[in-house]
Amino acid sequence: MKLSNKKTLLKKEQILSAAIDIVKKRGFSGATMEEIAAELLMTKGSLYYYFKNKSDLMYQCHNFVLSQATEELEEILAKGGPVKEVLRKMIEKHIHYAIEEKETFNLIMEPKRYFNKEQLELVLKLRNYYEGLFDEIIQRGLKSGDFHAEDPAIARMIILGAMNWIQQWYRVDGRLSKEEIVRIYYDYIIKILE
Amino acid sequence: MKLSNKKTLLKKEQILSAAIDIVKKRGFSGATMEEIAAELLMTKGSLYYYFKNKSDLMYQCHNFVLSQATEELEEILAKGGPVKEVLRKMIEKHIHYAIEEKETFNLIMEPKRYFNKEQLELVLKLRNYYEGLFDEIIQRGLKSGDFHAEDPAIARMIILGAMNWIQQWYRVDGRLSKEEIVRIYYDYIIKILE
Amino acid sequence: MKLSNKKTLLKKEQILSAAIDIVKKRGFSGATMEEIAAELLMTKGSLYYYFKNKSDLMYQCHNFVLSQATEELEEILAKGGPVKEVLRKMIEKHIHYAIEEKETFNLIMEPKRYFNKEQLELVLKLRNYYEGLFDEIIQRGLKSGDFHAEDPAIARMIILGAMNWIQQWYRVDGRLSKEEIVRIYYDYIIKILE
Amino acid sequence: MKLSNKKTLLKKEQILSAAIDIVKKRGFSGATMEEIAAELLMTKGSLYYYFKNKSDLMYQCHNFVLSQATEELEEILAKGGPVKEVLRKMIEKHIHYAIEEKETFNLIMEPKRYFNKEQLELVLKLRNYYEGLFDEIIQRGLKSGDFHAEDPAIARMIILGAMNWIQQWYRVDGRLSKEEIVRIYYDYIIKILE
DNA sequence: AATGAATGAGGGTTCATTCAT
DNA sequence: GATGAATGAACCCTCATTCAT
Repeated sequence: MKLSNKKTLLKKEQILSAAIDIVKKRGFSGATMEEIAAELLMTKGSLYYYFKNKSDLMYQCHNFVLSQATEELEEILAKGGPVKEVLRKMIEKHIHYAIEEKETFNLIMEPKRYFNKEQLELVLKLRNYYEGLFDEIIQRGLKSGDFHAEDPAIARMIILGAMNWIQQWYRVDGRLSKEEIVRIYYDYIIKILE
Repeated sequence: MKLSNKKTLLKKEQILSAAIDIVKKRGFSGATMEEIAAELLMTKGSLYYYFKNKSDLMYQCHNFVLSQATEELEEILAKGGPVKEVLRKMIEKHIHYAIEEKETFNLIMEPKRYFNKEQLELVLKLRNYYEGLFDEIIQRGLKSGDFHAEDPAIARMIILGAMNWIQQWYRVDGRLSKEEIVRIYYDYIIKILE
Repeated sequence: MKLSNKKTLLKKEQILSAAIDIVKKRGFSGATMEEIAAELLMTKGSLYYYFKNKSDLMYQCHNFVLSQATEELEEILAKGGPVKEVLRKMIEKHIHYAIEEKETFNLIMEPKRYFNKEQLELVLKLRNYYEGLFDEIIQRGLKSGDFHAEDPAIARMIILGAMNWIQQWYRVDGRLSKEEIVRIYYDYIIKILE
Repeated sequence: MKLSNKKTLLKKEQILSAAIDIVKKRGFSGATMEEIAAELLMTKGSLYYYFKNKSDLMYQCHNFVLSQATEELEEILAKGGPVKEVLRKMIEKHIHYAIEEKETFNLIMEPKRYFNKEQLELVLKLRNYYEGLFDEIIQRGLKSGDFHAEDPAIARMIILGAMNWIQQWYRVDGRLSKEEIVRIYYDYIIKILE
């Protein structure tokens, strides 16, 4: 199997995309190879040509989503600007994902029970990197004097946890619009960091 | 089965306790009736004498832990004292559950994936009540002038989200002990509420 | 266990009655010891004091119903009268059972898969006896010259089969009333026997 | 699974055939997926590649046999010939099915006990159609003057009921051979219709 | 006489995985 | 590259049956 083959890589991505759709709906253990294959008009067996096993496929799904989110945050950070404004954009982006991509974003919250040791290691590395982007902006703020934090790593976790929790209670027809939520969250987060 | 029978109730609790142990380790869908029974030196079938089905048992696990946590928070609230001190105790308790009871207490997991309609309704009711206890202490603080909050409901959600997220990253052998985490979280939460 | 004990016999009959009710609803294999016991506000285990096992209980159910029907036919036969009139009454009675006691009567039609060899033997004997009551009236008719039949045993089976089949299509609000059905069936049966 | 695939269809028929054999012996609820698979030197799980579940398989067994019988009756009717001769062939065929296919063909059993709503609807439709074929030949006889019947619909039911009942008492080693039974039944049925 | 409790053998069903073609 | 087909382990659940109390 030439994995370097362009066609193969394309197909892998298609499978990933379909798998992510299914995982969004059913969760990791709820997703079946059967349903994923069906979405692609393929058969179960074919998936095993591209992925070693379900665990491998699930792992790469997780990777894919996390990487995508990572890239978007990197862009925001790269663009630069006033620290608080950059943070605001990152918050907006993260909350957007948490609300609009709800289930996809849940990927990030799924337990690591499904991955083996090496996969787990890589997953943690990626997670750390993603979370590190928030550390990055916090550090900028600390240097610029905009922020103050006793334990910046914990501050970052508090912020992430708070934002991820939104998907538990957010309703499209709720009291607050997405924009208002972002604004209020931003205000509270600033309180944490000042 | 006589539900009034003390022996029966005791056994039910023993089963619940064993089930909770397994769920902690394996999660709701990873836990098997077989393993739970084995833990008690019973056979699978016997469990069905006490619980209607797996879903029922799982629900009662979640319920049990959540109810217990609820009671403990109620006690803390009932005892009264300086608002911030009461809040600190509540934070301590919640973080304890999030870390030690992990999956069973897991408020992040989407209950609709594991529970049926009636169970779901009860779980959500209980969750709401539990979360309301945090509203209660926040209100006390607002009245006493200890706290200030633009949108107290959102503040409460930020606080809960932040704490629930701990179970995603906490490691027994991590940099920080549980006590230190509690202290740092308390400090940040006070910043949010002041 | 003194089976001769009057109390015991009474209890046995109560159990039988409840069991028949359940079998009516669920069929032989669908009936469970649990449900039968519940109907009597007893527990499963207690049933085994009165009946060796489920097969035994089912067998006695079958016996009970069949015996009851047998008695009623015997009465009609004993009363005597013009052959055709007696036959008409028997037909009326049998059809009444088939329609009104539908499920109970179905007991008689249930397969013998559930019974062991000795039970089977006795069941067949009882069945033969019941069916023999129709042979009896046919014989009377043959002797009196009212009837003629090449193979009376087969004639009797045709008649019984035809009547038992009614419960497959009879509807309370159907085209024909019970009385009309009895009349038409009687006419056709006479055609068979003349 | 490609339903158009001939091999698949063939296999489905093989499974059906084996299932029919088992159902003949054990009845619908007595038949197990295990035993059916074993008969084919397959494993339980494989059956689910071809049939959705046991209920589906059982339904198709009944359907298959009933459809086959229907086709054969249709052929006989299509071929035409003297009314009484056609009826004789139909009786022969029906009795053959009632005896040889026993449980699978079983028209006495209440389909609602084994089939779900949609299956039930289809079964009843097919049964009605099958029974209608007997109406057809009766009508021909009425037109040709061979038969006379006060209520032809009831006559048909009497005839069918009589024949279906045979499977309750027929024994391979009984007094009468299948051929003799057919002849005697034919004679009696003619008496009903003349 | 009765029961609470436990058992264990099965049955239906699902699904990741394999493999010849 | 892909698939049809089969597998087998695992899981949930039911239920007749047993037995100490």
